[in-house]
Amino acid sequence: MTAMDRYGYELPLLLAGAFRRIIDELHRRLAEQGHPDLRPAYGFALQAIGADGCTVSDLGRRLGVSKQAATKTTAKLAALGYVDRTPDPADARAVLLTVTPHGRAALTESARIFEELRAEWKKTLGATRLRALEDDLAKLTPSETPTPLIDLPGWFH
Amino acid sequence: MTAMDRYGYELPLLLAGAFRRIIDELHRRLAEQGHPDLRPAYGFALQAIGADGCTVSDLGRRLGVSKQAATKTTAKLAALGYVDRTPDPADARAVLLTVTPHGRAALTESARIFEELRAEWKKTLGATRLRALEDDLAKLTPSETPTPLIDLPGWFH
DNA sequence: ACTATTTCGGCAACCGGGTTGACGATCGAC
DNA sequence: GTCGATCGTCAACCCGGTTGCCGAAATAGT
Repeated sequence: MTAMDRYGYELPLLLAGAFRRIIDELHRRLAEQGHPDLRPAYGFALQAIGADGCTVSDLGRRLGVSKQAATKTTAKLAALGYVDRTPDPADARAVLLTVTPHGRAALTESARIFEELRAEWKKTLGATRLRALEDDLAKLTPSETPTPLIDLPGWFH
Repeated sequence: MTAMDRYGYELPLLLAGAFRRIIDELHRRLAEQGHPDLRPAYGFALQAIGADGCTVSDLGRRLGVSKQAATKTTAKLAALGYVDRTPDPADARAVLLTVTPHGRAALTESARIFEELRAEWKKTLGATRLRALEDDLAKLTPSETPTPLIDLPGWFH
């Protein structure tokens, strides 16, 4: 019973469309909540720095990018007031990145919006279908990808 | 029964991961089949030009990017031998883009690989689950997005 | 028929997020 | 103490986009 199978090329389109939709919607709502300047890339970085903070090199490793790229991102993050850069007392070479209260606010707001969006999907799809969707996607995205989205922009090698 | 719902932030990660996986795998196999230099962006453009060809401006409109961007892409596509640029006999301003045999080969090969990949997903998920997944994704990506993936790279506004 | 407006394509400059290469400064091991 | 690894940064570049501007050609208006 192969009646009406979709074309293979539709799958990536659907995945990309759904992804874009979530991210766009997230940032639309974040902008409304007082974070209009938090670009997706910054959000990921902020998340990666986390409550405990880390150094620039750490951040680079966590995001799977070079230290140079991490330096650039943190510069912007700092300029926007989302993180503080303080010298590491234990290592004179290192710079400690810590999330500011403003940054923390953005993180909690993000988490809230993500749950909000998932709740909306749940309403449209039903709890069972949504969970099935997540499980199926997980099944097809082996652990292999540590930070699957970070190099999305540059994933055109 | 809300036992063990996933976090809201996992959904976009799963979507992005799955998308990346498909595209990466597509281009890995394309490279094996003699198209190592066909970047994802070029593939989309090639697809957009299509069997009938079009002008540079057309291409820009189809991809949802500026004519300048379309010009740049076609220049690379032409340099790689995937398209021909010929003057339009009916309009001295226009340039006609046509897919070369090499380009046509890449397109058919892409289509084949997409079906191959979908078949693999089908094997892992089962026909029913796969179709459910596609339908659910479609449900959440309203028509609103004409070319959902093209400005993925630049979707950081 | 002759303007006036639109459209076509390309040039130049820039942006955002990446890369590599080189570098001085510091740390840690021996 | 010296030497190799690591820390963060500067500079230059890549890639896919953008806007602004332009001349040349097509089309509309009268």
